[in-house]
Amino acid sequence: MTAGLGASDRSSAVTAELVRKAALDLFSATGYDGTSMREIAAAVGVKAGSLYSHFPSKEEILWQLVSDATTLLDRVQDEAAAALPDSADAPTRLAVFVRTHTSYHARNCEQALIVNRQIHSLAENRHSEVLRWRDRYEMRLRTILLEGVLSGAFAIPEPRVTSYAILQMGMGVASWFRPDGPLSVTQICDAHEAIAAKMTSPSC
Amino acid sequence: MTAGLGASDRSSAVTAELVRKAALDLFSATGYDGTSMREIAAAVGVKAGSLYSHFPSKEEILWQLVSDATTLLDRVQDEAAAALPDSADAPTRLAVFVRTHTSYHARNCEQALIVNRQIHSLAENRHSEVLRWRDRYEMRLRTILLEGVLSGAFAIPEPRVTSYAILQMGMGVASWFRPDGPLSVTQICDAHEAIAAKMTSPSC
DNA sequence: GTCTATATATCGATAGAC
DNA sequence: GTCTATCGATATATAGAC
Repeated sequence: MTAGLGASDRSSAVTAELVRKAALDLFSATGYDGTSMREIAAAVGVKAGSLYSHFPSKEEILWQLVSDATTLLDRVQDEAAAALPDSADAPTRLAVFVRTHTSYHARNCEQALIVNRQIHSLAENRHSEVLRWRDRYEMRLRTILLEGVLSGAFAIPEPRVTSYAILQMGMGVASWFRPDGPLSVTQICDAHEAIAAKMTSPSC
Repeated sequence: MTAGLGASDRSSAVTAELVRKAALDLFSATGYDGTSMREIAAAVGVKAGSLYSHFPSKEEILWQLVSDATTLLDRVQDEAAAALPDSADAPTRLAVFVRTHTSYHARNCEQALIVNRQIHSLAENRHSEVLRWRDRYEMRLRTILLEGVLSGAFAIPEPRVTSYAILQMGMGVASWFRPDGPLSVTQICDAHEAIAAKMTSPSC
């Protein structure tokens, strides 16, 4: 165990992680194009040139952040879905999806804001890869909705529009949620679960 | 009446409007910081320096776009509300608000995207002015919701969260709507009106 | 009002000493 | 791996001729 490390002797992996964290804050607050390598370096406590010992380019930092974000969101949804019994009905699957979706966006605001607003700064192949990921993610939800319509558990005006509305509801949390605000993550998840249930209910 | 004007002899007002239109396209597609004055000028057919005959700074162009957007959205909501009888109940007021909100975001995608994503590039006083406008706009909707709760017409899990969900649903349209897509503006407004009614219905 | 030319600053990225 | 120094490109904005 090494103790008493100063800022001047960190391992490379630690510094790279500090760079990602600083870029996460800056990109989400002022945008990719609005953030300079010098600002990221200053937040970490090094000079701009030193960043290139850890990342080959500014875009690579953004890409790692976006890549981490989509991987994490996929993973938490996979785990939440895997915890359900195969016999779970559509309303239960919807409730779990919505809670997981909203919880992610409340607990990872910066990550989410970057994926939602900064991907146009990626190279075209990476940009379109994120768009394809987003389509696949939306299809997860739409599949649950269509399954519920077939079983008679849901009545939905327009499945695609309803799917987008539910996703937007959760994504929007990343724009206004404050950990020290009046609503806890659990309270927001409760509310979103209830709202999604009403949106899909056949009895109104 | 002047006829046959070429690109080289336009009135100042016309050129300024072309600059605003070009900036609207570019800022919404690649962001304020990701757009240069040279790109705006090239889209209009002039050199970068000429833009300063019409606008004192790049930020002033952004400000005029944001200012126009918030003014327009306030105006259409004012007009829609004024067309209702004083006796209109909460469900009717909600339906009209939602249709107007969603219709605006479908018909003015670029404007809406700029207000939602680029205001951090404004000077602090202008930035906070937009945030205050957004709070007032949200309060319009929340007032309708609370009115419906009091009259018994609505049953709402959490008024503030429901208000945000409805606003986000409409704002999200600016991100995915395509005029040549499968859904018309009217179809989306119909769906959103129905979804908002379900979200607030006391019978589920 | 638009042009060319330029002032001034900052950008991402690199080279070489330590 | 971090530093200083710098390259080359580009940014916003301005000055003066036409």
